[in-house]
Amino acid sequence: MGKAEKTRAAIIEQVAEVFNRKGYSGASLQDLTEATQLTKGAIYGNFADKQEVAAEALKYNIDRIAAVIVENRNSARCEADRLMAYPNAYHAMYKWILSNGGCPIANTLTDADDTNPQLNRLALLFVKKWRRDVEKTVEAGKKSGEFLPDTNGSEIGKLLLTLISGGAMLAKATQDHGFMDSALTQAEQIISKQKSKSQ
Amino acid sequence: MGKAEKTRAAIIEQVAEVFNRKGYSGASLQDLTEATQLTKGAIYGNFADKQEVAAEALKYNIDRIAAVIVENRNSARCEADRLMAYPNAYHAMYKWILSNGGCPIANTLTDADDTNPQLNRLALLFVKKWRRDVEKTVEAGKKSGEFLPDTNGSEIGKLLLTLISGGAMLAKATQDHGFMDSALTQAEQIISKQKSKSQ
Amino acid sequence: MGKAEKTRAAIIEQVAEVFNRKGYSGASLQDLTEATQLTKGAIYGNFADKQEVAAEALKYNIDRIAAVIVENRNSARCEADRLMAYPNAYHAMYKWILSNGGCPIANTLTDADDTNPQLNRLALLFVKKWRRDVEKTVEAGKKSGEFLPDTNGSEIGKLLLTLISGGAMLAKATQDHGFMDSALTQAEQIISKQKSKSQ
Amino acid sequence: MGKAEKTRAAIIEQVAEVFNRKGYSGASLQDLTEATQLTKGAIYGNFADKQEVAAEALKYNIDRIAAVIVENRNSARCEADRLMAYPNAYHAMYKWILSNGGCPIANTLTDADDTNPQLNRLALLFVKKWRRDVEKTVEAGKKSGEFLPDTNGSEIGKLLLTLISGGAMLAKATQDHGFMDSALTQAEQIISKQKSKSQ
DNA sequence: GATGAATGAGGTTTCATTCAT
DNA sequence: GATGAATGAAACCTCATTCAT
Repeated sequence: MGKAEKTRAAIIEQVAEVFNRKGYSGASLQDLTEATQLTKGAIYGNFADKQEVAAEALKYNIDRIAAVIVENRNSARCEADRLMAYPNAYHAMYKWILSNGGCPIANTLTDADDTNPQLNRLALLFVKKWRRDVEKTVEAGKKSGEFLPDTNGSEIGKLLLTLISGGAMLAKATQDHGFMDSALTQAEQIISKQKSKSQ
Repeated sequence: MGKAEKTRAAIIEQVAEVFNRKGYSGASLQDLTEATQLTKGAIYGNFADKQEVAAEALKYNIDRIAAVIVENRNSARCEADRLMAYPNAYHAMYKWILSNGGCPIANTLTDADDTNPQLNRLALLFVKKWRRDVEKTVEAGKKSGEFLPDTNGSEIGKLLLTLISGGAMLAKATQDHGFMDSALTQAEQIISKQKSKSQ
Repeated sequence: MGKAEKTRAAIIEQVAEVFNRKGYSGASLQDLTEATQLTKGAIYGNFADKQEVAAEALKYNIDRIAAVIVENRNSARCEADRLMAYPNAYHAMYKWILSNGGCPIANTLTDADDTNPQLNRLALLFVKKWRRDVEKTVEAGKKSGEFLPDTNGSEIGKLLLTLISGGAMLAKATQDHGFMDSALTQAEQIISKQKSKSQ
Repeated sequence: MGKAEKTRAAIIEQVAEVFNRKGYSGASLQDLTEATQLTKGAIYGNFADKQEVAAEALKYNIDRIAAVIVENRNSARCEADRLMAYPNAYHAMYKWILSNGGCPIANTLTDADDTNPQLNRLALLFVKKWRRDVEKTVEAGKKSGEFLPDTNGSEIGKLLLTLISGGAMLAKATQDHGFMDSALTQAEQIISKQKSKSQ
């Protein structure tokens, strides 16, 4: 990693929370220079514009969550555990998420809606990938007999997303971790119910 | 209703969607003048500042939803129906919600977090009231024998809020009504499961 | 006095202090409506514009001072007493002046300098009249033998004005009445010194 | 001196007359950009707000006068000359003062009274220092036998201030230098009269 | 004749971005 | 390549004034 790339990475790391907390338009260049202890020039030397910084920061935030999900999926021994990777990942991370300004997916989808298509697209890509992965896992589980034949992968994907990002949003906003706990418990129950009795 | 009150009401009505779509800081005075076809002076003649316009617009948006919930609760014949009022209300309104920039609660809670305490407070008040009403209803249902004795009102309140506002958020963001449908169905199932078998 | 004239007079009386305290541009229409308990429309019904209100208010303030000077002059028995009318008038009024925002002449001459020629002209007219009256009085006193032949009316007029308006300005600004006292005493000494010994 | 400090100094120098002429609220940002040939952004890059620019401009104006007074005081050979430093300084500067919008002390004390406490405080500090210095000088002169034992330092300080700032105010307003001349002459006489005959 | 809602120009300030050093 | 002073558009807000009712 060259020097320039190191600086870029350091900037991204340090502004990720700022953007997540204040949103794209709420975070000013001054917020970024304060968070990074760099000058405006330094930021513009490493990024084309604020937009690009925000996009990279969002990618960074999403990747941190995605990495934990992937980790959990990779260590799973059955398809149900591969689904459990989602609630498990958030279970492992939710203290970090709540102290970092909330769920970046929820924040981006509500904040950047009409104002910032690029950020929106990035968040939607994550949603799409999540749904596709859940669907594939459910299909695999049905083929192997682990899941009941009428298990609906699309439905489960939507519910996991809704419960988890909705729970994170409300837990952050109310400062009541109970929202996250309830949502994750409910998500786990939904997954469990799909298991065929022979399991 | 005096002329001033009419204008105030008209402004609120016309800017409610703008604020819901763009958020407090994303919506500029110019956005407001374009939406209302009034001048800046006219807006400042009727409101103390942008903050007040935003607060009134949020109240308006919340009230529209609250009104439908209340309506549904009032026409309910049993405690379970009183809980069903929540998903039913969103079922009735979700086309309007999705075409108006999404769920104002979700939008406000993610947008106004650190920037705008007053709007945040308004949204949190709605959340609190929702939870309290659900808890009272569950208690009443347990007393009357309609609900199982171990029904947990707090848990149900949190899940309804999470599913419904999370579903609305994702449906809006993805333009996929399925998120809302799945969330509402799930919410209904959760309510149904609490009914004692004798019912 | 017709009704319209009564309203005009009442407005002038009530805004005189506001203009004296805040200056022409510092006093807003809102300040005027608050001071008069009237609507903007009522003020514009009775005056062409803010400028006219300010001019009338200044005339009112100047006239209150001029009236006391004239009163003192009229009751004077000799030319020296006619000069003493100036410090005497301010002696009689300075509590009122200091509690009303200071000397309107000093305020206008410094405030309205470049911004408001009309108000400036009004204040300068008062200055001119003061100087002319002092000069005439001195001439009369010299003719009658009351004053020394080398008494310089122009000089005395300037000094009286400088001491009195300067003293009022500093007394108001420092909240120290001593400035006014010292200036008036000094003015009186200057006048006394002009008396011929035969008196 | 870094570039920023040079710009700051240049701005202060160029706007000092504008503020002295138009007053704090009368001088608009546009006036400042026109006087400096800089953009609004450049001004806000070098000062926190208009208030700060005004305060620095007033300090600059006061300092120019104070510097000449100090210079005169330092070259004085006796206590009487130390008092004469005040009229002498204004004698040396009054062309500059009158062509620059008048005496900044008089302007500030009447203009900024209720509107701008910080500027008021700056002007009052100068008044206080002037009075204290005069009193100390008089005390020293009395001890050394240069002044009569009943010389009243407080009285003399007030009269010098009143005559000089009042004279400047009227000279500026009437465009008649005579006001300044008479006031300075009178001030000199007051000082001379305190000298003990043995001197 | 009085009202007060609406106007629109102008006020101060902040922002993302550029560019000479 | 980094700096930070300068830009200028756009932000929020206030003002004196007008005019339909």
